Amino acid sequence: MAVRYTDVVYNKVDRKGRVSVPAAYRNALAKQGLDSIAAFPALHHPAVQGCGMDWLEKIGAQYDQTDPFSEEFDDERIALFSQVRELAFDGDGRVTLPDDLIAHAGLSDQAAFVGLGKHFHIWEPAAFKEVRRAAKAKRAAKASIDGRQPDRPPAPEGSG
Amino acid sequence: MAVRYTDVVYNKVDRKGRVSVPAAYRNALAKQGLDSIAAFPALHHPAVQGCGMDWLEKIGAQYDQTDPFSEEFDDERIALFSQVRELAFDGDGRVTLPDDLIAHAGLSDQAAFVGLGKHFHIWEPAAFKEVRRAAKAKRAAKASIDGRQPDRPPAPEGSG
DNA sequence: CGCTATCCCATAAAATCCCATGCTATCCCA
DNA sequence: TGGGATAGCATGGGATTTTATGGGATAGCG
Repeated sequence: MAVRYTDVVYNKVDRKGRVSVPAAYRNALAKQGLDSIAAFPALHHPAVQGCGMDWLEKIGAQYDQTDPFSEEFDDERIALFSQVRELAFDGDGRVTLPDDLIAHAGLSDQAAFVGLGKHFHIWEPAAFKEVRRAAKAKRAAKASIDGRQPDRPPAPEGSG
Repeated sequence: MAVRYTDVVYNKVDRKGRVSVPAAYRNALAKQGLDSIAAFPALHHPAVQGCGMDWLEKIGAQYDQTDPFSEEFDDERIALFSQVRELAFDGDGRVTLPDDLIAHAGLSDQAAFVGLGKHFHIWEPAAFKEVRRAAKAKRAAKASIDGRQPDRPPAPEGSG
């Protein structure tokens, strides 16, 4: 099961800091027996990155494969895992976002859940719209350089 | 299995935004164990592009081979996955088209399912007839320059 | 005790399921 | 090969279930 999260869903952040996690995401997580999300600051963006614990474990395993004792990877591990919060769903499929994550993403009263395949982001809606605009432009430009048709798979069967 | 979607089928879009996916497409998807379509705005056309989730898996697999936190791939993921909707069939083989996709394709009460081999488009019928007319004219012109037979396919993946 | 986090319930809106119907293509048998 | 029987498909509409969200009650902690 490669792709679990797609689409963009805008949900309300209520006075208590609670947000409904989109049902589609919850269902995907439930299939793995998970009833929480792992949340941490996204590395390159003012957004919260979310995923299931299973995905984090895979990342950790990747670090170990490379070199379990290397200093460089120790740093990465520390940077990543020390920031991860496990947010459990309440009875209605909501989570409460911690203040520092809210601050990092600049969230106020709405949150955009952005599917990115195996993980997802939580953005302040206006900020997200801006990066998406930029990302699309960049991708279109790159595609035309490649001679690829952007609305088609880059290479579903043939070459990479 | 190279070609899965062919032909043009006109189906009704009902008041709830539902459309029957052509049975031939559904059967092709069922053979892969899929009971949904992945739908997103076609980049170069006012149309909805559709395919099976297997297509997305292939793209996702490409991203996974590299650093999961690379900034470059974040952009690609945003541009791609955030636009994809997974539309599951109801018990009668229909999907509900989201409003923004309906808007992008300018659909009202009919939808033309246009087979394009490995994926398909969903067009507003009148708009589709127009682009097809133009495409055919272009192909004929090109064929006569090439000295080819106009009724033979010039290229396996025809231009939009 | 006061504050906060968690749980639980209520509600409105939206998505989904389910069944009925007419139509068409296919099958079967004489 | 004709023609009725049968199964599959597209479509409409109502019933049912999920979702998202707000707010109050309860329990835990400082």
